[in-house]
Amino acid sequence: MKQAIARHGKTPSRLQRAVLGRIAALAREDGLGEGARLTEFGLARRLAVSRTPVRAALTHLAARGLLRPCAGGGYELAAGAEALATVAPHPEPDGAQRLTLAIARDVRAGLLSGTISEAALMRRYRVGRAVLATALAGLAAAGVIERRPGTGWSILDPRYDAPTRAESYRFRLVVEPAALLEPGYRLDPRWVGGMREEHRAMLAAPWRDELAIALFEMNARFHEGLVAGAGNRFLLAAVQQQNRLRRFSNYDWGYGPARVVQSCTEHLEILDWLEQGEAELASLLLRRHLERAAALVRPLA
Amino acid sequence: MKQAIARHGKTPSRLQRAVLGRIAALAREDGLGEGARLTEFGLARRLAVSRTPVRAALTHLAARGLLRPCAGGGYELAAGAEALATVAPHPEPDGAQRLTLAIARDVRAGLLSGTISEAALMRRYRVGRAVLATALAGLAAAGVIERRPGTGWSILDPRYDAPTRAESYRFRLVVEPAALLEPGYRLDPRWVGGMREEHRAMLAAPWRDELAIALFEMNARFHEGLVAGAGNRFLLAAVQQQNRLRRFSNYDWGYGPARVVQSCTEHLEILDWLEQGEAELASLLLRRHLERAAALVRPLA
DNA sequence: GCCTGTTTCATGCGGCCCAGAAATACACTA
DNA sequence: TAGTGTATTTCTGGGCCGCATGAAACAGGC
Repeated sequence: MKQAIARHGKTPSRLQRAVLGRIAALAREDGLGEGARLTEFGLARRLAVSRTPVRAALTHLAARGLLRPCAGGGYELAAGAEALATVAPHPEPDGAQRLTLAIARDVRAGLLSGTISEAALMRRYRVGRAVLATALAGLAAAGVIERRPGTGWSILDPRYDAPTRAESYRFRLVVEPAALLEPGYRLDPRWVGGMREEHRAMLAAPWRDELAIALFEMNARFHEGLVAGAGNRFLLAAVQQQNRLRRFSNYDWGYGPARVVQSCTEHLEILDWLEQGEAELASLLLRRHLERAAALVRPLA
Repeated sequence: MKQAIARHGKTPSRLQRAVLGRIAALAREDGLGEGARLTEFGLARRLAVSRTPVRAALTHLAARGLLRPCAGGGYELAAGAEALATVAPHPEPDGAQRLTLAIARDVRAGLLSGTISEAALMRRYRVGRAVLATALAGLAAAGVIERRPGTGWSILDPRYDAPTRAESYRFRLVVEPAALLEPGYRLDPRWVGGMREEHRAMLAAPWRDELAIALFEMNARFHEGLVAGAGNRFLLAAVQQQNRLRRFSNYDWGYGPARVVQSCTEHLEILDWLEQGEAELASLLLRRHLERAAALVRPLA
């Protein structure tokens, strides 16, 4: 076996991690129980990848004891499908994404300001040119930095963040409520069910600051899913872009538990009305929900 | 002089071309006439670049006879500012942009389909990896192609172009009329005047197919400028992105001169009402304008 | 101070190359 | 046919290097 696959203790490659997660998702969707058989070939076909990364993922799972070799080749589940989910609960962010967040954080903290060259950034963050380039492109699209003519980048003044925030909310006020009123709007009931579940869990859990990221991501998924119901890729892309943007600045929740309860309750209410076909009412509630969020003043950290 | 600057017959660098264009724009804005003096130092300061690219641009202009050396150093205009504009009327598209358009064209022509690897694209178009990467990123954002898990790219079926077009118009129907109603909406009167001028010129010119690109770009600028009045960068970015998208597929006008007249007339009408402060009426007219455009069926080429 | 001529240094772009990994082809089995 | 095991080919991400070019510093004139 010349090909190095999931060498002991080494972190699997990006694709291998993705396959890992998708296998777990597949097993849960299909409701596989202990003893169900998983084959390289079948998985490779369903996931539209070659057998190589699938095999790596399977040997990885086997090494962790979640699968056991099957008579006649292949593997079978050593436990229920839920056990698989523990392997890759959160797909780790990409190197470029991490760098993007790191730079955004430093800009907001005032550690970076004025102008800086790419070479200096490469030295500072110990990264290669490729990742730096994609990170800078993302930050430029987000308006955090700006390319200077000639050489280098200017770091835009984060003092102007408040207007940006206001514009973001005005934009979302235009797009999101309108999406609910599009002809042919329709939500997947399973998605609604899953969302309800998540919101109830969030409401039930006592608030801890560590939940901030999870809360943010749940919110992002809620708004994306809501707009996705319109079946319009541009509306959806607009919301996704807003979420990506907000991730740079807003990753921490600063409003305390009371606001969590109110936000979740409003979300659930919107879902209720949508399921009853009251799109106009839901759209209005969504508008109010966004207006309230826009009006919040962030307490000082 | 060790530094190679504007070597004879060689194409100047990207920055040098940009500086060239900005010098011409500056001369026109300042209303410089023959004999006006241009200095390296002053231009470098105003353009926020170093003297090196400025000098390259100046020697380039001098070589073309548009400038003549001035007593005591520096240069002076050999003719009016208008002559300078002939040098860089259209900033040539970037290599990545050219590649993007080329790939989009081939996809639409059916020359590319199925899946293809980056390496194959590099061979086919004779480009390096850097430009290819940015071009692919743009095409992916436009929904022309899609990254496959693992390696390679899938070329999305352009047969599905009609739904994409419909979604694009639905999106613009949401965003553009709403922009006119934003609080604080305000148009620059000079922009309005310039737009009127352009539209009148387009109406006056007898239709030729060669005007298609100019018409498209005028349309794009009109819609962008209209939305820019809202002072919201996200609304503006959304419209710009739509225009970029449409540039991939729609660069030819296929509806004949009658439609040109109608479209231009509607544009002018919208401007009229906006100048009279009738934002709601203008917004409604814009909505109708977009609906009519969406309903057009493109005649077979 | 404002400007040019010249030199020097840093930057960024592009190509080249390589190791690891994904895709693919082949042999073979149930 | 659906599948595994193995070998081979191809691809991609990342680092490295060289060169044209932009930035900056110095010298000197007005």
